[in-house]
Amino acid sequence: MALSHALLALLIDEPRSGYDLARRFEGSIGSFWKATHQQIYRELGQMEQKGYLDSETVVQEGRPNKKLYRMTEKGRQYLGDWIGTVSEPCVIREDLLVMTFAGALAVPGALAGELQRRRELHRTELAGYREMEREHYAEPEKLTGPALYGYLALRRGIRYAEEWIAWCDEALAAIAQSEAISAARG
Amino acid sequence: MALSHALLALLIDEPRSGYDLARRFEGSIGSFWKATHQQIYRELGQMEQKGYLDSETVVQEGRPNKKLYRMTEKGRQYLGDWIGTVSEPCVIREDLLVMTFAGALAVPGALAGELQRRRELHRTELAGYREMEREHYAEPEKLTGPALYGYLALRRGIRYAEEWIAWCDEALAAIAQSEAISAARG
DNA sequence: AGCGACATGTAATACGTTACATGATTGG
DNA sequence: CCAATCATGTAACGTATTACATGTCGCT
Repeated sequence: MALSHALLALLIDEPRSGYDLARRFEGSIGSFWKATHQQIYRELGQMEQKGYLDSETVVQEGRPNKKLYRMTEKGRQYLGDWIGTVSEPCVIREDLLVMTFAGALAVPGALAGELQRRRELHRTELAGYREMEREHYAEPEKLTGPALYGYLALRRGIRYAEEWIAWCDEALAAIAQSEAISAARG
Repeated sequence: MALSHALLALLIDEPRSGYDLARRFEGSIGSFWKATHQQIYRELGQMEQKGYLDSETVVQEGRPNKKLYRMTEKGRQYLGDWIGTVSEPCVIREDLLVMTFAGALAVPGALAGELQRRRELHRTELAGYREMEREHYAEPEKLTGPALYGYLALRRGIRYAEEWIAWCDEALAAIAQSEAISAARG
């Protein structure tokens, strides 16, 4: 149940609602973990039963009430014990790479179009991460404690997006070049 | 059912058995798609029913019989139509990055140890990919057709592994430096 | 009047993982 | 003799996705 660790990690400094947690998975955290609100609400309930969290209902005016979850000492222990445990690289199932692999069967131009779309997607993503880097981590060499670890995770997101963009460029150039060769031949 | 596309992609040039397909997901294909033999056998059965594949049982001496699956014209159509379809980036759930994000709660040294392990893992992976690159793709600039697309997918695996190694190095250096700062302070 | 943000949930279904199950051959 | 490779499958379980469900407020 690895989602539980991800949720606890987001609850380290302050209590949050399920809705709030769901939104955080759409931000920079999304570069290494994704979860929908349905998953989150279910998991939060189970974690509260196990004593990793406790909750408090906050009555709000003009908005629905919300349930704030806070990490318990037991939860902190559970998370701390897990860090450094043997971890496996996550399973990747990347449609676009299956498409690339089978690219020879594609309608001409279809694959290139999708590669371009993907490139743009990661460019947008990267711009967002870069802004977070500028805003929250001005002097990265001096970081210690929680801020450092948040920064390192963000750096992974930045690198991941950059790597995608670079590969898309490489693939698009190679496909264009091979088409030029084929055209010259016949 | 995206697994079906991955299986068809592996069946483009020659018929293969379920066992054979399972092994290919452990090779370079594993950098962008993973599937266990149980999933594969189930999916192959369903795909045959739908007419994307047909099969032939091959009697072998000294070995169990095997069932060779071949892509049908319908299967080829199905795969070709899918390529270039709008695809989403795959969902990532990377334990090691949750650990990094929550690194401040770790037992000292535990996270660094796991980062080092992960680094080695990708170094081994990368060495394997590099060998494939040397053996099968001697002159990448001249590639066309199926060979080009296989090469581009392999390139993604190479880049992915390189990127992991580089990030692990960066993270390890940053953690070491922050510990030095903390030690100097008090 | 309609949309998006806020806020929380249930239910059904699809998908993936783990365990169980079998059995011959080859190499160390 | 033990482990690994070849080869195919079933069953149970856990997790994730998708659809359904409700309701207020503020903005355009």
